[in-house]
Amino acid sequence: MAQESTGDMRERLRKLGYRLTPQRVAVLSVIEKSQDHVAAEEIYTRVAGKCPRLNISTVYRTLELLKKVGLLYEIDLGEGCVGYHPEDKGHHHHLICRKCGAIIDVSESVMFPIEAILQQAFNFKPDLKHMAIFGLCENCQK
Amino acid sequence: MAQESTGDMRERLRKLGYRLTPQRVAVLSVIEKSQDHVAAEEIYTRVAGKCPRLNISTVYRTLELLKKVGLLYEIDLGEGCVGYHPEDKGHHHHLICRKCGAIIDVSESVMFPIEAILQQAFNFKPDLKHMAIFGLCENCQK
DNA sequence: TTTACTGCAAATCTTTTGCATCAAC
DNA sequence: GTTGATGCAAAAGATTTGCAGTAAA
Repeated sequence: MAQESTGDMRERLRKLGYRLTPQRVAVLSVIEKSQDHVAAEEIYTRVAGKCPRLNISTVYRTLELLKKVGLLYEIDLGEGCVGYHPEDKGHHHHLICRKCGAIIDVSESVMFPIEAILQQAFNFKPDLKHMAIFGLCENCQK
Repeated sequence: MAQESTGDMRERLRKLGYRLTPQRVAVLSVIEKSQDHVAAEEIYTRVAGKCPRLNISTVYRTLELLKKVGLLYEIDLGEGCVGYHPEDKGHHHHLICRKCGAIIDVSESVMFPIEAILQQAFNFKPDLKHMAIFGLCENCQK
């Protein structure tokens, strides 16, 4: 799986006819550097250092755009939280510890059995690309 | 699985030292009658007929209380929506169609394979009592 | 009578939107 | 120069909270 650079993301944006503003570049850069999903507010805070004039509404609009063109996936973290993570980092699920907040990334394939079951039994085609699963991690079970 | 009546819920509330106000009874009654999970706003609307003076903040406070004492489970429906459903109706998952909004209830047991996998591979103990799984239902796949 | 509960209004918090201005192309 | 993007402020929607009055026990 090739790691897509921010440069590639810029290319794709421009090719699609969108303008490459400093604000968009800054948001892209934060997302690229982040190891895991990030929230709108967090992006805003991190970008603030580099691009002080950035407005929070621009972050939301940029995220919306990146989602629309498929450069970014939205992941529902529950409790009203949404995170974003780059398309090129592949699909995976997140095990989130309710107690300590630790996040474990898990390959897409763990959910394949469920997909099969739901398809067979209910003719339901689940969208299991990015699931947030809450529970207790190894340490917090003790 | 015995269906717990609203009467029982009242009993339990009183035993725990909480007051049985008309507002709480009305909220309980709506929840008892509802076949599936209901949202705060929906409870408020449904109760309005019987108990016009009920305030939305009382609904939130009542839901919080019922959740605290374990009479009610909160289920995250994604997209910032939360539903509630009575503890006595058992655990189950919800397949939600992104297109038509249909909700299919699915037994708790479909997730057992996943629980086993996550336990074995990651020592993670998932809380899979009430999952909302989005996707496409039979009709909308066509 | 006591004090937990409620209604009301105002405060939060997150996300969205209208609009005049600005800048990428 | 055009027109899409931004900043700002205000709106919107959901949930929470402070407080004084009310009613369940």
